[in-house]
Amino acid sequence: MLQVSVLRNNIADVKKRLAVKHFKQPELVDAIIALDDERKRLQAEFDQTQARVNAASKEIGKLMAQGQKDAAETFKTDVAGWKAALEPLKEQMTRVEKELNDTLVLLPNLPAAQVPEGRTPEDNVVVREGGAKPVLAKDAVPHWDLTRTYKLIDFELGNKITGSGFPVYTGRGAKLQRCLIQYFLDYNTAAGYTEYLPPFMVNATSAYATGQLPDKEGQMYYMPEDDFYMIPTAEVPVTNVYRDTILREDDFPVKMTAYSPCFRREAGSYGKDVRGLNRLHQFEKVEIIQIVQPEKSYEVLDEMVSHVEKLLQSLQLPYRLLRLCGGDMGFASAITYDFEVYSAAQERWLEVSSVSNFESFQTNRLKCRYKDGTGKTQLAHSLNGSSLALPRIMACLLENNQAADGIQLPEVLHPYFGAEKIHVLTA
RNA sequence: GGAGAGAUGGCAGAGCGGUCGAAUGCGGCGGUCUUGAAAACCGUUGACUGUAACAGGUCCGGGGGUUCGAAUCCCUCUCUCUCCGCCA
Repeated sequence: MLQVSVLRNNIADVKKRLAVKHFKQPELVDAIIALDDERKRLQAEFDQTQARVNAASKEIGKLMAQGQKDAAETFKTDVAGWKAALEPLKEQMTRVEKELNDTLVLLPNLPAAQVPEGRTPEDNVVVREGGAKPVLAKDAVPHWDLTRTYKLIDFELGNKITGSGFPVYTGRGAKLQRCLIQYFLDYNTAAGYTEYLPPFMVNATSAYATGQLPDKEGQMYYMPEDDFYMIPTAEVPVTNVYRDTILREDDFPVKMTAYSPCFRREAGSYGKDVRGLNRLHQFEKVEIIQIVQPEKSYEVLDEMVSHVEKLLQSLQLPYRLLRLCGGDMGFASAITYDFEVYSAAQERWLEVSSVSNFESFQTNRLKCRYKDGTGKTQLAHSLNGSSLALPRIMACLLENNQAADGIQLPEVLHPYFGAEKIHVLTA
């Protein structure tokens, strides 16, 4: 959520930047400022009357103590009149505040200056590519065939137990998944991230604070009995660690990493996109999150991008780094970099990580602040990224490394997996 | 699930329906003293809103009520603790 003060100070600039995100209602900016003016006016009037009531009440107390009952009674009549005037004011204030807030949450974060223009994924800018695309044998197959041949994942069993999009990992598939999670967490903690294992359900307050509510509630699984939401990413519970907190400068940088399953309803997804591991209702991911001083956040963003890039390099997967265009960026993000890995058998790029700077958009809702050097309290900046999402990594590892005698695993995984290769099943 | 107790400032912990935004201790910050540090002593130390700056307003788990006036009384929700039951 943007701060009204930010809008107020740069109306024209704000509208220009909203246009980069193809935001359709720039007039909301003016509406918000008008609502805030109204809010202030009502508040001032209310406070003034309330001050009279407070003063009179004290006076009554004194008079009662002195036994001057009659004088006290006349004051009481005054107070009754003022209080009657407060009622409608309070109602108006509540209404205006709600409308202000309801409007404010409609505004997406402002894109940073270096965000490219554009509407669709085709307009994203390729920053760089790394790794080599493998040349596969003629009979190479996509991962959904490999997982069956090697008995790594049973999609049909998931259908039976739950439904589509809930795969069952079996045998070496389950182990490889576990190894990847452990490797990612080890890699992140080695870089100074503190590991968290958060709850996989959150309450509405948490979901609101990170921006899942009120907008994207249709994307989350909801448990009405307890008013809990299944997390769509570890970002939600872990970022909420710092909800309603005031940090000191020596608390920075806050670096957190967490593994979690992620639950997404993916309402409205169909077609080849959803084949195999490409799009699931339940998948697993390791996330990294930082909370830092505003002036450091872009430096930290680069550091996080580089951190993820080295992880992909260690897995020896062909990848590319994209800077997302305004139209393809998330609602809360000021700038987003995506990493995609190349799935050789499907001959397409698959997104495996998204690294974003939210600036103060998230921390404003979270009320995550810090005291700067001068003792002033101000909002911190938050960033997060996947490091990494598991399913598509798994898909690419299997597809790109398939050979006649089995699937060769990258060296970094050997100690975790206890073998260099997933061998062809005999018998 | 049953019975009881509780929720107050960074922490601990007082608080009679009326000068309580809140005693006291610890912690933090500044100072005196010291070569430096510790100790001791003195001072200071919540958030939000609002204003050019004052003033003013709000906040003692959340919501509602009683009252001229609520941290204090009533209702309700949530959470925590203790005991019992159940249980990975």
